[in-house]
Amino acid sequence: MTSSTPPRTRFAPSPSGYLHIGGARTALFNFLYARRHGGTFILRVEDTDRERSTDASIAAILESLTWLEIAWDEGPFFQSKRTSVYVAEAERLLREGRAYPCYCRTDELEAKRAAALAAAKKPVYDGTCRDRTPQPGDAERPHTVRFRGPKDGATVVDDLVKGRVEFQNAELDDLIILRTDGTPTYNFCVVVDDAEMRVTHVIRGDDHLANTPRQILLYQALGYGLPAFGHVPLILGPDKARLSKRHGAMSVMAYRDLGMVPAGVVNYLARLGWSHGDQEVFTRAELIAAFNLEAIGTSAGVFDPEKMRWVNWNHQKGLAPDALVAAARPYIQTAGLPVPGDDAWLAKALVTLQERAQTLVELVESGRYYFTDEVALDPTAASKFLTPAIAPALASVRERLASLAPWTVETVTTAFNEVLAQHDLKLGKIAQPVRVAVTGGTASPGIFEVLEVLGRDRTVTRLDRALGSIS
RNA sequence: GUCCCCGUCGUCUAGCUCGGCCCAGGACACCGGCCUUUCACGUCGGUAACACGGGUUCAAAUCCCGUCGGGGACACCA
Repeated sequence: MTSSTPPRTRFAPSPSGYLHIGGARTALFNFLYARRHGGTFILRVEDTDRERSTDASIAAILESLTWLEIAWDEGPFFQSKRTSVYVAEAERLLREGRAYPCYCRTDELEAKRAAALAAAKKPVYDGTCRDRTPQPGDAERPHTVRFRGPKDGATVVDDLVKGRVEFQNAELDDLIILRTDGTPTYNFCVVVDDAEMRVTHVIRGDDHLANTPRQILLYQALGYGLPAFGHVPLILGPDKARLSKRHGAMSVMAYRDLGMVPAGVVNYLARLGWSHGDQEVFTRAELIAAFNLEAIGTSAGVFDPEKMRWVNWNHQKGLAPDALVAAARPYIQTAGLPVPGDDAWLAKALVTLQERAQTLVELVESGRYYFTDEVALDPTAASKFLTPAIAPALASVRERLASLAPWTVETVTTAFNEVLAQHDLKLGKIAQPVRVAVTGGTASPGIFEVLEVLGRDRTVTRLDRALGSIS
């Protein structure tokens, strides 16, 4: 590929389930590469398997990409709607002798496969129909169409991330390009589509590397120019096994539900398998500016939810107040809490919690006491801090605060200092009791900030209730 | 089983192309100190890796060979 032509990349998921994070990363790399070089990112849905493809999966994939802001420039194209294109190309191969009809039955093939496996051999098609002479009535007999591949020589994949990989053609068998029912199969559709859509860079999962020599052979037989290939290592679960459902929440949307922000997920995914010196945190613009295929690692990476949370935190804590309000609002609702109508107040409340939570779910949870007055006092905290010994000072605070105006961090601080001096106490002695009284627990933002957000009336009510619980 | 890919702290990784700057750097997690109204942040410090074995070389994480380990692919799935 000449560097002067803008690249065309694509993400080609098969809609047989939700979009998992491995797929999302592949999509991201393609997106980033296209953006980096001013190219085009194409979305193509590989739904040639009508049995497994579902509309719900298609919707889920589009929703996930949209949420991550991985925007495609062309598509989505659907392979299921392009059958005639593939069939025409297959027939061309048939006419040119580069493909042949195969009359082997599925059960025969399966038996041979099983036998080969049992004999410790590679289970490849034995070529029964490869040199078969046509018989009268063939056209009426059910058959598939197989690609006639070379039996000797080797095919080289010059991979952008793996380097040069050589496959012996003898290892490759004649793959089926048209099924008995006349529909085309994956390896064939991919080649036809990538060629027709003028894809210049095929960036996809490692698991496709073994398919690549076959596809290259197809490109050559079809007379198409070759794209560049880049095979990205897979993402593994904590047990070092390929990521799958049993690893728990693996769909992109699960991370939204967990309270991750799109920029956080994107950042984590980009850094899993790709690096740029020591930099860990990237904005989207930085990612686009820095992304390159050369820095993609060659070994598979283990998905680490802990680090993902940390990366997410880096993005979440940087959200501007209005963005934070918009981002957090749905989670307040999901938590079953009343959503405050006053955005300015909400912003103020959320900002106090912002740096203390790694996800939006945690953020909302950590600030329950802002959103509801049904604050349960943690028994352990209450017995430790809401004691008869501190009650007089707490009562003084309550009295001083009850008439305080205006109500700001400054005036509240001054009021506390007055009471503290009067009782000859350090702030540490009274801060925790007040914190337990108003938040129910022992961990919160600075107590004066909390009180300011809560306001005078709610503060006094809670102090009264706490005082009442002491005796 | 066959073919292919891969192998640096528990994890993500830098370094490997052009051997010496690496008794291996950063980050997450973990442990401790400081800061402090709690928590978190911040800050200072710590534990922790070149899979193993042979070569080549004055010198190897970096080059070569082998072993072991992990993963992937071998469908009328994609």
